[in-house]
Amino acid sequence: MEYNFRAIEKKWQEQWEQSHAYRVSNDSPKPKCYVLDMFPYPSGAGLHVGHPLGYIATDIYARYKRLKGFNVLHTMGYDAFGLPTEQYALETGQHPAVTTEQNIKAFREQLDNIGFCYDWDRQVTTSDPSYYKWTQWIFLQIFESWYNRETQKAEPISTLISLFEQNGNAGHICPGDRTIQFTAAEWKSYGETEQRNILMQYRLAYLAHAEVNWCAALGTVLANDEVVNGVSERGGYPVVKKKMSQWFLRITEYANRLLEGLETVSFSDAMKEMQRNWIGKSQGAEIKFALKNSTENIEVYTTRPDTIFGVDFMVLAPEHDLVKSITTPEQQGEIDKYLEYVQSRSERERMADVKQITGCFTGAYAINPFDGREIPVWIAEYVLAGYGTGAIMAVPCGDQRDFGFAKHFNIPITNIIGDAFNGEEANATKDAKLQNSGFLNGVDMKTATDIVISKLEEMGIGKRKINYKMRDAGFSRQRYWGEPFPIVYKNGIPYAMDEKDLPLELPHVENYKPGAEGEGPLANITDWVNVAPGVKRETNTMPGYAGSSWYFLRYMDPHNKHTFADRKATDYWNQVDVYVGGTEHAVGHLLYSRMWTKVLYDLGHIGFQEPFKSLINQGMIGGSSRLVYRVRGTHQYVSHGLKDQYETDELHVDVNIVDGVELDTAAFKKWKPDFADATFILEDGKYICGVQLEKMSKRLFNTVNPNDLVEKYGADTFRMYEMFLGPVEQSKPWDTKGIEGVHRFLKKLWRLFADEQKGIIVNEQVPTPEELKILHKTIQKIDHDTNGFSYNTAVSQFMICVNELATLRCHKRAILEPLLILLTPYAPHLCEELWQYLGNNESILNALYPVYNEEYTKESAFNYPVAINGKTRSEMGFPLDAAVADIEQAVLGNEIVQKWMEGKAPKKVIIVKGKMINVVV
RNA sequence: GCCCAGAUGGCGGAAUUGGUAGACGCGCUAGACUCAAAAUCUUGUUUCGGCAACGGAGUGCAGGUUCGAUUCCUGUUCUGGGCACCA
Repeated sequence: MEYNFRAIEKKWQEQWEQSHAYRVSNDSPKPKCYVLDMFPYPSGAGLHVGHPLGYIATDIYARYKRLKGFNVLHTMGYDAFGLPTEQYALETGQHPAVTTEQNIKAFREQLDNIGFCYDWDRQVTTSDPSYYKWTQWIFLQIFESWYNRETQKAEPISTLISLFEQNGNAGHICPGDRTIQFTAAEWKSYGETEQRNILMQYRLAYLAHAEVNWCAALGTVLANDEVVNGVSERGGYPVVKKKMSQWFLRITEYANRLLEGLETVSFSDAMKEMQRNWIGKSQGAEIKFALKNSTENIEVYTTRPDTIFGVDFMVLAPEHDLVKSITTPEQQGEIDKYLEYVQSRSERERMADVKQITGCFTGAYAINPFDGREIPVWIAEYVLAGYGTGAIMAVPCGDQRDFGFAKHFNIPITNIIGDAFNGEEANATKDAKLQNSGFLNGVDMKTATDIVISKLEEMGIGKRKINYKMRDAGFSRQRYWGEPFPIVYKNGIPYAMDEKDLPLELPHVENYKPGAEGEGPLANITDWVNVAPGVKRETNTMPGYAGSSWYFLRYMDPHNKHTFADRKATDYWNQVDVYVGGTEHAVGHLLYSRMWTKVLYDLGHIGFQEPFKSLINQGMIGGSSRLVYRVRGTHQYVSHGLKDQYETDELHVDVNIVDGVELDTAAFKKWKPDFADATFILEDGKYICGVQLEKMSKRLFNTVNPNDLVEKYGADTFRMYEMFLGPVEQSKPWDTKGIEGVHRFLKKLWRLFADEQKGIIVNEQVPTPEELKILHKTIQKIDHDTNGFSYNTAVSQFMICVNELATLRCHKRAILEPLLILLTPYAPHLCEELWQYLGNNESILNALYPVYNEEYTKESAFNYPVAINGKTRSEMGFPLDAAVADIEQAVLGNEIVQKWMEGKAPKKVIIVKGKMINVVV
């Protein structure tokens, strides 16, 4: 009886499916546990070995929790809307819906191969109308809400209207436009258009104008990803900014709650830090500077109001509204030239290029409110319109970027920090005593901050302000393959569609070309757009993150036709207990889904406001590419070690035809027609490939398909090998080499149970203390490591355990049966098979997890490392309960110790019980 | 540029709270079984010196704290991820 993994895995996968072994009920007396994977985008490339890393980890955890007596929700779905499918459609004419369906089928096949315990009855697909009906519904909830800063939560827009009817907007700051102020009487006098326009400035989903990457040559809006070095990736055409009307989510209203919520969840500190930095809360002041010869003001936000006497110039973002009105005629030409230059620059380039200093003087001067000094006003690309007020006061002696700017443009620098400023570089100190600072002279900076703010508030030209770096989330895409907005425009004013008319289905199109003005392809379907005279649909679609912002709720109640998920179901499953996915989603997806959850909570639709109780970030699996070297101008390929003797070109070669680093030259010739007549210059009779670590990608021929490995070694081996590679959280390059070792381990384990000739060899003998010690050490370690997602060390412990049991020739049921249960989460097929051989009728999936008993693992003595001056020189064994004085005496009497002490007297003897001994001389 | 993370043998990695660096596996090495191969089992494997006993060095780099540092602190280099329309 040998380990025939192919038959075993097929048998049990069919068995589990037939018996609905992984179906989960929303009604169970057991405690619940919700284990979630980040669902994949079903790309045409299929799954590679990087994808299942997190899935296997959660699968092990889900199975472990089930054995521990939990009712576990664990399921899978597809994040199916997105750009690549649409691009594929543009290239091939293949409809995205068709491509998506094919891709999902391929993904499912690959996933099934690995033996996951998903409840597939709960699968969701974001591009399915029965799913995006509720994405649209939630969007409308957001659209029909505003954020009440008094109550600190989202409320229906109707509560805002009643407020307006009673008091106008007195006592409120309108989040969208702070200049809006009106009384109740005024509100009532407004027409519908005016009222709706005001409400738009409050809504949590609102329309505003924002810039997009516009490529005139392609006639389309491009994603940042499609723009490379300022030109389009396709065709290399110029890309400029274009303002378009777009939907936004007012996530900034939730900034503080998103920040505070982090205290209640268990994410890694790094992850929390990244989110905090993204939210970017800072305290400072907003200050109005009057302009010389003008009635307008420049409003700046600064975290350092104490340095106000050191302001030597002001900088506006090039997009700032004031630029047009304050530029003097003499400077107009220069400014126009500069604005044209900035048009071509991406935000990333503008922030990253610090060596290259650019800017342009507007000709205007601001006035320092305290000493009346005239301050030149510049524009420069390093100031971004979206942050703060889009204008800064520049203090060159205290800020390095301002300093560089002043030096570059020869702007005189005022030193307000005395000796702390050396004239060579800025000093951002907060501890100096101020100089050259009028009434603040001699005051230390920390005190000055409060003085300045009070004074500004007194003068009515400034106030204390908390600022967030985070901006509202753009929610429109000029694309086809996304959720249509459930919005119609009547005479240009957006209205929510009636709930009963949802879903608004994505109409079928034949053509994925953009609309005339760069709108999405939907704009071309005129009979869909024009609902009635004067009534038009929104032609943009929602972004990729819409569907993924709430899918974890739909899993709880995926077939519900009346609501996105029944309240009973969301109350039962509640927060996701463990969420596993890559750090690349650290800010985007995680912040958006946290916000959506909070909105739904505020509106009373669910009972919790943080979606994910704990989060584990799986590392990326990198590709390890293989390279061959073609001698230039020939069909001759030279081995890596000899390539320096020739002039060569480097080519990527499919990693699947390379064994380690040795190229299968026959397979290479067959790989592509170009290589059919290849000849090789070998070293030691072999062709050795170069190795390069990079992203795993189809283009680099370094992807490894899990199917191939499952076929060769079986799913159980594949699962354990992926876990054995290293910590789940750590990024690492893929290397198939070591998989043999794990496969050998499973075969060795099999041989503890079964013999090729004799069949099952498990006996009923009573285990020895030694065997029990091995078992219980293993129980302890596996339980601990499985619970803590430390799967690589768990696999290692299984190996140690099996090695030791094999040495002892232990085939005892009392030892092997508990071991099998421990291993089930890792290698479910093999364990189920052996479990059945042991005569169990019930599936091992529902077995009881073994309990660790300390009695069996107790040690009575310890072999101490003995160090002299911190260097280990010997070992000495002592009972654990030996008296310190006795140990000391024995150690000092030891021959080796005495040799190393060289006759000197010990200064100190350090004895740590059960750890080590160190003699200091 | 900014934010976050990582760096340990030929390779993946291990090392409770600061306490024997290199567990486990791969690869390599020598051997057993075999006509042979596969499979399996056994031996050795950080590096340098030495037949060995043993000794020196050693966790990216440079410092520091400590009886003792892969672990804590300061600085630095390199690599990976993110930076708001890829998912």
